[in-house]
Amino acid sequence: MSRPKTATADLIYERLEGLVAEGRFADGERLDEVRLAAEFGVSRTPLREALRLLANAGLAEFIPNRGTFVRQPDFTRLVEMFEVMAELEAWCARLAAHRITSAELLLLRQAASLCERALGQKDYHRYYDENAAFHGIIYDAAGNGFLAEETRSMQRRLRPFRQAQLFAVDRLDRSMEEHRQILAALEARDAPKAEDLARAHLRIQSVVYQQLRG
Amino acid sequence: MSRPKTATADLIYERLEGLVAEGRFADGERLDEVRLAAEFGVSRTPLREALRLLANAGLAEFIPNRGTFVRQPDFTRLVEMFEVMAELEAWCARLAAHRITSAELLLLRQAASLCERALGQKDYHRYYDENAAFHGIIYDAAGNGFLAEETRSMQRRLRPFRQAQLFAVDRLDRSMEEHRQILAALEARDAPKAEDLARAHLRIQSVVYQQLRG
DNA sequence: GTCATCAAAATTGTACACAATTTTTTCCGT
DNA sequence: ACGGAAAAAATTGTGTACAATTTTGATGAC
Repeated sequence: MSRPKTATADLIYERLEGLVAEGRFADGERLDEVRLAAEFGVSRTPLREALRLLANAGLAEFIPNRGTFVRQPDFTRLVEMFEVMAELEAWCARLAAHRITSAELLLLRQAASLCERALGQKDYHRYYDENAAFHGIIYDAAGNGFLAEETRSMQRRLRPFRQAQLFAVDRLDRSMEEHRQILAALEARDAPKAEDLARAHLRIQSVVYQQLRG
Repeated sequence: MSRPKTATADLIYERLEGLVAEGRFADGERLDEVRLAAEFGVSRTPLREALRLLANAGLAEFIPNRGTFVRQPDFTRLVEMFEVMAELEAWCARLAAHRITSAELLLLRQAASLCERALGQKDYHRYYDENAAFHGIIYDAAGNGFLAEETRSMQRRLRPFRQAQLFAVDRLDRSMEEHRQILAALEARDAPKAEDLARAHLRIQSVVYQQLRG
């Protein structure tokens, strides 16, 4: 099972993504291709691919023959982004409550355990991964492969903006408790409850983010 | 107001998008960079950018050092895609019912008129644009800029797969009637109704698509 | 005959050069 | 001094060459 090595353009993209999320660029700032290429020690060819990815993710605007300009999300925009993510999560949870199989429920229970274990060991990076796995199972259980893909994609796009709050430890205990409630709702096939819980689960994160930033 | 000229990479992307939607490539087929570059009469540099855009849109998979492989959506996938689009439209409509301003309602009425006029003149290409404008107003009226962007983006991604059914003339009359109903629901600020109407509006399109393809 | 190994070919990845375009500066007329 | 046109500089767009990697095919051991 050979993992696909990520091309340099993707690596550059991730670094740029991080820089934008850190607020290292002013809103509307032009991302100079030659300067950044030199900074990253690569040529303009892969850098340009990274810039297009950045624009495609909504973190920059690519204007032909003019350049690509960063779109620094302001607080309002961040709230909007998390609101959309929350709604996607909620929809996945609602569908999953109807369609989830017993095998998937088993996987979900295991994933919840792995989350708890990682949390107990204070291995927050692993917790991040296990948490993503937990949610991923719900996406898949929704029974709409495209929705699962889009939700994962959105999760990935929001990732750089979640780093801060994800490692706020006191938040994690609450997160775990919410996982348990979501799991219970899915087991009970209580779609409205699962939907509301999933929505609230992420809604809170945006509030926490607000506290950390503001 | 100088429109930004689209770069060749974007043009190539649109052509590839069309080819995939037409089913010109088999699922999993590798998109040979040199062959396609020659075919489109460009070099590999812009073609590669187009391929990455294609992968980013979910129409292909880009595997480093291996190539990009088309992901021909099967019927199930198409239904899933339209289902997601329908839900986004529904959400926008629900939010819009709460938040839409009288100025936006005026715009919406005008947009609906322009749709009817285009339909009356059997100018289907203009109808397509006016129809997109009508829906775009609702996206904006939802009051979540990010959601509006994402919905527009999704609409754009689905476009190549809608061409067929959009020009099925008998469908258009029904579409117009649904526009009127949606407009009425928004004017009455009846969120549940607006949501359901918007969802049904697009749901039907996927069914029509089924008829045309199958 | 099957498998492993290695060479050859094909393909993707990237640097670089130059073309096309935009932005900045200079210079001139008023 | 102020605009405006033209030249110069800077920046993006793309073709091409070559490097890195993967795939294919040949060869030989067992």
